[in-house]
Amino acid sequence: MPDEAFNKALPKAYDFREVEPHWYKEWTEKGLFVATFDPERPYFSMVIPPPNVTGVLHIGHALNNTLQDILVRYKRMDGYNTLWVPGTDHAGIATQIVVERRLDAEGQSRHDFGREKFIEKVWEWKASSGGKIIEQLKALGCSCDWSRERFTMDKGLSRAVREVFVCLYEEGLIYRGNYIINWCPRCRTALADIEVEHKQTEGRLWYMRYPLAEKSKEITKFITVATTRPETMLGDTAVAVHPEDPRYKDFVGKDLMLPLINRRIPVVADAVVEPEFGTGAVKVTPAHDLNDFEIAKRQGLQSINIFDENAILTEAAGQYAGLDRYEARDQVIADLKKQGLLEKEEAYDLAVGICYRCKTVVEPRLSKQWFVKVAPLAGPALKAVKDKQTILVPASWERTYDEWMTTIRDWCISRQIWWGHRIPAWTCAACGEVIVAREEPEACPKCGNTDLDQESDVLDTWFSSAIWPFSTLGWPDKTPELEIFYPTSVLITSFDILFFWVARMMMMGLHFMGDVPFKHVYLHALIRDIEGKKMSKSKGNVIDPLTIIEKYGTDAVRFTLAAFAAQGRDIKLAEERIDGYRHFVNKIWNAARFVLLNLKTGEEAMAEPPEPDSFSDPSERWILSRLNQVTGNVRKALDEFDFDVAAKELYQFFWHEYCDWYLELAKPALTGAEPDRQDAARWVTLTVLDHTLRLFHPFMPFVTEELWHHLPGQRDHIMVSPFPEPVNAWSDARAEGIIKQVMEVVSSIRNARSELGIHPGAKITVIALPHSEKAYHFLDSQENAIKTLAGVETLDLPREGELRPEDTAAVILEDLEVFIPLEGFVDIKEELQKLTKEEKKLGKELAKTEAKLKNENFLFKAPQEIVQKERDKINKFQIKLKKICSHKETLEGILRS
RNA sequence: GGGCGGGUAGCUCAGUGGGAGAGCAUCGGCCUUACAAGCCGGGGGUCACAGGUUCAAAUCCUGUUCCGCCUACCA
Repeated sequence: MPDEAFNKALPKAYDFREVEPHWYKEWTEKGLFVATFDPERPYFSMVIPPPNVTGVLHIGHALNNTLQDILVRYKRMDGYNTLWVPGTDHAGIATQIVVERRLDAEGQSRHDFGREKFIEKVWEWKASSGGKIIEQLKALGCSCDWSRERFTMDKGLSRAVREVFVCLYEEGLIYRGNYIINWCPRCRTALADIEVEHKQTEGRLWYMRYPLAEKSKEITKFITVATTRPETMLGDTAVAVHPEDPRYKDFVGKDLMLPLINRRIPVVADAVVEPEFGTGAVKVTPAHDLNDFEIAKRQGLQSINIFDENAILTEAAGQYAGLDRYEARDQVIADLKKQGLLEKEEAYDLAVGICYRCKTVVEPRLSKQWFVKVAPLAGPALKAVKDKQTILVPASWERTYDEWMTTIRDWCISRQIWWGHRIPAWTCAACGEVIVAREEPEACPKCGNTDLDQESDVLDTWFSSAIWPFSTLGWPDKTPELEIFYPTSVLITSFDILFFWVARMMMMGLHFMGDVPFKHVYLHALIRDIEGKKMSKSKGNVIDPLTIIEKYGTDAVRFTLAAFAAQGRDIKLAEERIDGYRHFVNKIWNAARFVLLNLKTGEEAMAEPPEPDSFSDPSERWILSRLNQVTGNVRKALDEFDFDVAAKELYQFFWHEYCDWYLELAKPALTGAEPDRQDAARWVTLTVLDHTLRLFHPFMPFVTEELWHHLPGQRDHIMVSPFPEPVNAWSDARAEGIIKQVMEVVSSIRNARSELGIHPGAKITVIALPHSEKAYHFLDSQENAIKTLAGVETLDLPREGELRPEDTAAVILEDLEVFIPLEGFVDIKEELQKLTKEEKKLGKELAKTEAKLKNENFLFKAPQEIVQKERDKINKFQIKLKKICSHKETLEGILRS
């Protein structure tokens, strides 16, 4: 009898809004996310890729953190000491921009406050509106150990940053120097190479004439150079040509007169010049082009800086001082034209560098910056991946990693902004000595002067991120956390920060901890919109995870993301897909509701699992056998980071095997009058539900936790219950074979019914004709199952040869036939057509198979089992064909009569 | 310029040497007492194109083409 209490306890439709908020609170309050330190158990640890404090959760975060949470929940259930460290990144430039914009809205700028006051403002902002994203991660269900939440600028981490900086400096791996760096005139700071994005732009190539300083009779009077940035000519200090270029041989060593500025500049020979490009002569602007800077170093040329920090022309640009770089460009062109020195201009596409934060066109600029010498760090990091100490998943990234690590240039780590870790270097005002120290020095160690200026630059945000895996665990102290949880087990991140972050963590981890920071790096795809475009606010194609969570529920969103997370491919996310999985969550809910409805009131025990042998019904042995396989498959998939495979396996099993077949098969037993059969069915329905809920939990934490507490018996939380192990004793190939055949028979009868137009509710009589003893036993024993599922009232089972029923439609299977009486309402001609169509199809396949078997090469070279398989096919086809023919004859007979 | 990934059903994608698959969409039939957010059934594909290897190719190789991404100091 259905239990009314349960019926009331579980509403007919799942309402995630009711269920989700409750459980997260309870998990947190009970401290279930807090790391365990049991020395007996293996460990599993991860550090979160720290989102920006300014950030709001976007769909990429949702994917990233869902995958992390799936893993950590799986491992936690599986008995590991687990630690998932959460935190946020101070995101130097990004955060400073946010706060500056707010000030700007009030008509103020950071300079109105000064450095200290401004930084205070940022901290205030962080306290009031930063870290929103942490709350959003909680809504997503992330089971981070929140008691260990860190921030890249908190006290401990700042100390670690300083320690790392000082050590590297003392080892000579950090240096200061004058180099061409990428300068963002809007952010007014240097950028690292990878912080510059390249955008294909329609530009122009201008050809300008530089006359010879001393006119000579033998040679032409000028050299033409081509450039995409004519304004930089104001800072030219030479023109370079290829040493072998016959056109310019006579010019080398002579001086040209730089137009507009009237400065004498030499013509130099340098091998980097491509004679084929442009005119084969290149203007050299050492202060504003890396290539030119290198030439200048080789040729001993001077550098003239013509831009200030806002990309406004300086005094060095003479009459052009005070102009913006683009105004200057127009002016220079106009003036050259006037003097007849602009030979021509042509359209030219080029890739311009833009700031990855604010998209302003960057200006290469010569300036004094701090650098990390990367080569000595990159070597070990390269080797660690080659030696599989850290395994990249998917492995295809190894090549990219490799290439980047071998061509990497020194890392510019100083930024001319205020928000960040200030570089711990001081300069003595008296003697100029540079002091790098952990603590602020009181006096110059060289001359004793106390007038010291601290370096005003701060460190690149990625500098502190690079040490995140160990700084968050307490380094430089020797903590139990470091002892137990380093190296971390896996890092899950998006591939677009492989270089920004992962590679640098590898270098720093190896250098300071002497070990890799993580054993596995799983690089997941980027989520794109349905057209494959990157999601961005300006394009208006973003899917906001918070909105869809609101709409479909967290579990549905999480499951969707997991099901999409196939390795090595971008994810094109369409919202409709989430709706499908929302239905699935409801399906689970209702299956559970059904199981509970059929349990005895209250006391139904999960006591001792009976041996599968003791079940009389193959359907029960089958579903347990399948559960055993599925459990193994899910574990394997998760161990290999195949989240999509795990999700799909579970989906298929739960819906299309457990719900569609097993629960339907169990209905007669559950509602029947045989107590033993009823108990067995109850036990199996409940056991499979119990196991699958636990298998589902990492993907769908909320609905599983809720249902778990409705199951009978004393239950702790599902999130700390054991993750199911395969039960090999349940494996039962015979039962699987039987049920497979039941499915075949039932499907064919259903198919025939549908095509014959027999009303689904109509209970019909069918005649089943076995062609073997085995088939007879099968039909005899599975009569009830077939009747239940195919809507059959009476199943007549004659012995072979006893009967050849007339006036019937036939379902022809391998060693049995099922006849459905036509009873006048079926078009025999249509039935004949159907049979003819099937006959044709079979005939084709038969011919194909026969041809194969006539091919001696095939017989000789193909493996035995493949050949045998083909032979079996022939048999099968021939029997079926024969039966189809005979049935056609019968029908034709009826037509004639 | 270099590198990587992809082109399979209307859409989104699995499948990586032996009889073309899933979800969604679509069409037809069902309110069968867990679920209409459901159930049952059907239709739909020269696996981008062209060569090659093989007894056998969606799968391996070569070329072509289209799409996407990353990378780059031809001014």
